[in-house]
Amino acid sequence: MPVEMQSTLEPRKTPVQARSTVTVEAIAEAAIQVLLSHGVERLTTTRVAERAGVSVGTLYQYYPNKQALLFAVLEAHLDKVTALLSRACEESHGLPIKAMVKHVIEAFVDAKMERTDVSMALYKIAAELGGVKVVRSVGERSHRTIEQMLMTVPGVQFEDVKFTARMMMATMAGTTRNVLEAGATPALVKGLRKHLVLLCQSYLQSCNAHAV
Amino acid sequence: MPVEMQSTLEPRKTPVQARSTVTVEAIAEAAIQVLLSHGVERLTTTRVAERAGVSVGTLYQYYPNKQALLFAVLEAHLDKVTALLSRACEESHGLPIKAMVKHVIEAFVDAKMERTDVSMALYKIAAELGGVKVVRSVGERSHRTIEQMLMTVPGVQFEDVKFTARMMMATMAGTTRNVLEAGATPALVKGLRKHLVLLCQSYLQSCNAHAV
Amino acid sequence: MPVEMQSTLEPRKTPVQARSTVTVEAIAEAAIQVLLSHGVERLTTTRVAERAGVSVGTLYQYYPNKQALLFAVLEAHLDKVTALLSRACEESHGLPIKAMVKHVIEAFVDAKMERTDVSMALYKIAAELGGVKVVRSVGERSHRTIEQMLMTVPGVQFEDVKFTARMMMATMAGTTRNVLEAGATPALVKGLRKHLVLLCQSYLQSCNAHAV
Amino acid sequence: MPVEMQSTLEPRKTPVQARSTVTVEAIAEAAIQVLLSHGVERLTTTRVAERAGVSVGTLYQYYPNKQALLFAVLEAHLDKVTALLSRACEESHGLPIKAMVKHVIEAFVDAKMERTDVSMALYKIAAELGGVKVVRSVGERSHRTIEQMLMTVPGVQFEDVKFTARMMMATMAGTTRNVLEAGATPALVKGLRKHLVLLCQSYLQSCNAHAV
DNA sequence: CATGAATGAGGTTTCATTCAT
DNA sequence: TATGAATGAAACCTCATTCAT
Repeated sequence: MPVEMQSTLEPRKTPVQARSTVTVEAIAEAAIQVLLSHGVERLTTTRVAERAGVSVGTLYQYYPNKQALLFAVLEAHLDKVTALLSRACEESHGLPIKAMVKHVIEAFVDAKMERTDVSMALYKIAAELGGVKVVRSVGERSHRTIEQMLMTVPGVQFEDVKFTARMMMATMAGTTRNVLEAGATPALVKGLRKHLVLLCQSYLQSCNAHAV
Repeated sequence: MPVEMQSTLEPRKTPVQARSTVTVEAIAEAAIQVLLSHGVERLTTTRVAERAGVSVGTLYQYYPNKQALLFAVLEAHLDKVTALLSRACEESHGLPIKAMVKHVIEAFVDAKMERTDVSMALYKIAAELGGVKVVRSVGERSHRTIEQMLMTVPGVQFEDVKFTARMMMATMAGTTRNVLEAGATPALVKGLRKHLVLLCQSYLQSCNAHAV
Repeated sequence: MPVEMQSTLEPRKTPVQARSTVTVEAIAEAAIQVLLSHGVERLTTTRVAERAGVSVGTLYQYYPNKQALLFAVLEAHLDKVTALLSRACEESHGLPIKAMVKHVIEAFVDAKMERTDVSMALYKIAAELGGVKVVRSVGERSHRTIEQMLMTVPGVQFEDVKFTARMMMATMAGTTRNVLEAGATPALVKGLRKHLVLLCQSYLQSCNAHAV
Repeated sequence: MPVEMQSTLEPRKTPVQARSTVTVEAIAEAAIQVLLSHGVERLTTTRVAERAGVSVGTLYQYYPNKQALLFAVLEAHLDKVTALLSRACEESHGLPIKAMVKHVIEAFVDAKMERTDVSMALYKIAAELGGVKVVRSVGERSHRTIEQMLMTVPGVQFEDVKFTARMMMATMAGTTRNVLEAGATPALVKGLRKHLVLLCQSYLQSCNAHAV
């Protein structure tokens, strides 16, 4: 991916007609297909257009450049995961720590593991998109959501909720990624799901104890 | 007219004269420099050769292709980190859990954080090299080292040491990476260093409790 | 970073718009021009594209690689010669040996000599393409055509028609090539045309006699 | 093979010491080996040197450039074949046509077929060396040898001996080459050996008859 | 004499992007 | 709007040849 960085990542035109919406989604979906079948390295705009059943020209009508396309795909995924995570957080407000962590972590792992192939492919996109700030902003949002949830744990006062939330997120996301990339067997995923809960539960409790 | 293909990652020729040893290292070093200054995407063999003060031809005398170069650089880094980790593990044999974890985790975080820029750049290489098995094999080695260490904790019998070791590694490496990639301020790194210890300590203890 | 390999000689895409048909032919023609003016050794895809008045990229839209281009050019030539030869063979069914040979040989020599420069240039391509089977398959076809023709000679039964046909072809093609490559003056070509007929006539007759 | 044509094809230095002679021959032999195992396209000076067990530098001490090396190899082969042919011609002076042709043709075919692989590889070199005049001059010599032989046939006066000799040579060499390149099975070679004799015998006789 | 490290022009091929139809 | 032909910069890699050691 050559030349300039981050020219315009915004979609070029907002599809108003139904037909266009279909096209836009077909392209995004095709991008994922190509990602899975060919890898990032071999994902080309032409190839994506082909898979989507449109011409390159059409692709460029909706996405100003390749980065914007990749970005849109990544964003959709992140949005989905973030939404699931947020919901789980909100549902957990006021629960005791153990239940809260269990609910949230399982929601996250399940979201990521639903399509491990897609998740992995998207890690590569994220790397490719590197500095792009929006990727981080997604993290920010989740960060705040978790932070707010942690503040509702009954009878607990964390020393530094902000940091604790950050740490929990990093563990959750980082560990999951690591397992995924090392080649996740179903058994391993199951273990991860259970022990990531354990991990965060004991961590948060020790944070609390520590605080006391 | 090309015709053939050879996808070896092995260095092409072992330098016999003193002069060439210098060259080989200059190239590897230059690769890191370019990685940092331009990013993976803009790392070209020509650019690396230029930076190293040699011609492309020379580069290709020692590395059969670009991948091999990147691989060599990554391998050197991984070897270093692995070596430090192994040492810490061996030094910790027989220590009580808390001390053991503290020693090992701190060694790992320090190794990774010594040059955050290099570490981050190498994550991208690792992504690029994707499937390459050797990357995984490094993980395997560390895995065994940690497993063996865990078996020496006095008075503790883990339900499934293999998995526990795997989990600890994933947490250690994954969380560190996540923090790094989200943009690590020195303060954050300090917090990570401390809390990653906490995290693993409490996890291992709860694993143990669980077993009982 | 390359990674894959595809060594198809098949044209990459069939032109659908009128414009591109023109382009494809311009490129093939340019290839011959370059072949004549620079020689195989100095025929580069860039040079061909330049001569054709298009960009390299365009060339690669229609020919997946250099070999495919050379192959296409060679094939066109061989097809033409083969077609002329086949026609002459068919027209000669049932003729007495002398007339038959005269008709066929003259058709062949005339086809090859129409553009001696092109013929010679293509010998080099054929060498370059070496093993490529299609080159041989052209020979096969002609072989059968000649064999079938020989079986129609009235009052003659060859001992081993298959071999006789093979021998006749080898003589016809080989001798012509030899003369061509040794530097064919018009006078020499004229002599060849006449004596190659003589050669094959007397050979076939002696084969027949031999059989009797 | 780039840049200039035909700078100097003469060996750079005439080896005076025994050791050098050995080296020179080892290199020439290695060139043939590489030719057979890798093909012309992949014959590089470095590869030849390696195979010969010397350094490239050494190779360049004896051959001023790659062309000169190839040329030397080709020349050696041609010289050998030419010598055998000449001897056969001289031995045949004064014989009747049939015996003469049989002796000469069989000598030629046997010489070429002794190492079909080498013969074929050398055709490619000859193509590569293209215009180089010395290749032709070898032909000239043989031409004269044959011509002189033909003039000794008892009781025969050819209309145009020069041309007849040329034609015989072209047939002999061309047909052999054609069979060789189309993939010569031992059976085919045997047939060629016999029928090439037949071919030339009947041709020469009909030439003679013609003259009368 | 021999070595082999270094050179760098030059070749092939890809792919994001534009624009006439 | 959609198409897909055209573009061309830029990447990777090779290999004949030289020259310091």
